[in-house]
Amino acid sequence: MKQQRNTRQRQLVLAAVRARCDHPSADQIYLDVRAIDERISRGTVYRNLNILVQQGEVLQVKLPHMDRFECQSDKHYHLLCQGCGAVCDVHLPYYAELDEQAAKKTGYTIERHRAVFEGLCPNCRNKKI
Amino acid sequence: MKQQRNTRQRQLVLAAVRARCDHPSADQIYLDVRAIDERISRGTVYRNLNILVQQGEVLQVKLPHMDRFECQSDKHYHLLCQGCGAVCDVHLPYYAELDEQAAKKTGYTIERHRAVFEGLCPNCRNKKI
DNA sequence: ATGGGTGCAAAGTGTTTGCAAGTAT
DNA sequence: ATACTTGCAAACACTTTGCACCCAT
Repeated sequence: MKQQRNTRQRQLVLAAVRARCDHPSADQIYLDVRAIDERISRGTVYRNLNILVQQGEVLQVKLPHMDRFECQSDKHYHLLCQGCGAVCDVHLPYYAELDEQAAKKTGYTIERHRAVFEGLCPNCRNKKI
Repeated sequence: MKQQRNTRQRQLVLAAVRARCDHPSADQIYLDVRAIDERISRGTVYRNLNILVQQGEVLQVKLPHMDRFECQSDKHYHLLCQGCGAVCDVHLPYYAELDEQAAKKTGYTIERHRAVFEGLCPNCRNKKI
């Protein structure tokens, strides 16, 4: 990986990801940073998010419609509310055995798995009934 | 759901999904169908894929960059080769307990979870070493 | 000083949609 | 006859990129 600088813009992007507890989209982060520095551009935010993901500072969660971001931590699962689109972490242990089993079944080298639970949050459940 | 017709185009799309054992993208399906009917349009293929997913005939697999499709079957997991982008099914049992545990932890109503394993297929592993 | 980074706007990529004409029921 | 579908092209949503200037090291 090539030598990288620590620009004010990159710091702002990382701070914005850390300041949020939900799982913001790239554009939400852009808007947050934009509230602090009104001259930063979308391109810069997207570029820096990609760099931070590559560096392992930020985790990218692939979801329908668009990706979301959060600060890097242990492997864990995500939960998507199909009513309102909210995303939250699921604090279950990471089932490393699944990786071994999948490796045995398929012959692939498995690095990890990602799981997304789908359901309804209490709020949306009540609305639907 | 409104009354739906069984057009030639819809049949072609469904047949194209069934004819493939890998997990084609919408555009791959478009190209396959296009090889048979050179007048079908992208919009029609995308529209029909969405309808077939809604009907439960076809399963949509959400992956980085773009979605992939396969014919509907039991809940199962997917494996993505990070080298060549190939996708395949993982024939492990579906861990329904995970859904219960996640429901207990979060208070959400959980319908299901989707898991994607990430790794390297034998071919790509050999190339990398 | 040097080469990575920025802002901007244009271009990409994958998907959806408005519309007039066509067709399954 | 009705109203769902089609082909087409334009529009969309999200992201990447070319370029000239800028600035962290």
